[in-house]
Amino acid sequence: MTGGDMTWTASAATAPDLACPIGPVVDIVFSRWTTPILWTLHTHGRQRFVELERRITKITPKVLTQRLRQLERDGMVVRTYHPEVPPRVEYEISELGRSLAPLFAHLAEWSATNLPKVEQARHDYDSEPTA
Amino acid sequence: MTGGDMTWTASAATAPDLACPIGPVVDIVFSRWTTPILWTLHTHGRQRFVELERRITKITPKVLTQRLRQLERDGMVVRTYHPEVPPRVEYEISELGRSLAPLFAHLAEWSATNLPKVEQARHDYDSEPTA
DNA sequence: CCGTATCCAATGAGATACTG
DNA sequence: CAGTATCTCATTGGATACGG
Repeated sequence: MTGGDMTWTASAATAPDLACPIGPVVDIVFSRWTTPILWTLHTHGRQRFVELERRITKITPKVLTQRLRQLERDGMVVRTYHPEVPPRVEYEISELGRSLAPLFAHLAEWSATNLPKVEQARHDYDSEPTA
Repeated sequence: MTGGDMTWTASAATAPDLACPIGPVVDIVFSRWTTPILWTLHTHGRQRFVELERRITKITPKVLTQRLRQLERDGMVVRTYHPEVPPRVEYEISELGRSLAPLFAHLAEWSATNLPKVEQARHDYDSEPTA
């Protein structure tokens, strides 16, 4: 290119202090563990803490709590506490969180067609004769 | 919901070991500093190391090199070395990298309409009476 | 069950100085 | 110019144990 099509330049003018208008969203949506959590909440609906813990492999309760609190604060997840014995807490994705659905689908689609290319590129790069 | 619409369930069945099919792509595309770099390369076209360094505020040469190498290895960026004195190196986004354009546009769009809601949610959460 | 508290290891990233 | 080398620090995250 060098000057041709500008497809994602749309809101580039709104750049605040960084040269990247999508920086904030990335921090919110693609922080560590947030995508698996949102994905699980979306595909399995409202569920309890342990269910999430069991479905998201290898996450510790500490980290799960931290991320859920952050997601709740950002309005992506709704936490419902039932004062019983034993206590019961349920998490569900919010309207705002659900608005990410098309975006995630888009991402999954890109992944399906282009992830192999990335892996191919990696292989090619790694097997270069130490140029 | 609890069982209603499933919009991004499409490839959920392909879950490998994690409960999230977009995990790998997130690591590739939304790692730290990669979005500003890709964005800058896309909007300003082919450019040299220093130009990138100057445009992406507050990034150090060490980190910039690391991320560029990773992006090059993943096939998202093409590095061209001109053996001159002083040396000249140019970076440009690849075809594969350019294929992210619609996705980034989508993200920017989501951001424009929903980021205010996130900030509102944060404000609401923070000003709750320590329930 | 649903977390919290504490300690600790690993990774990421800034500062600074230096080279072909 | 285009990095590399070293050092240090801050943040994340894992392991473990415990509490309401």
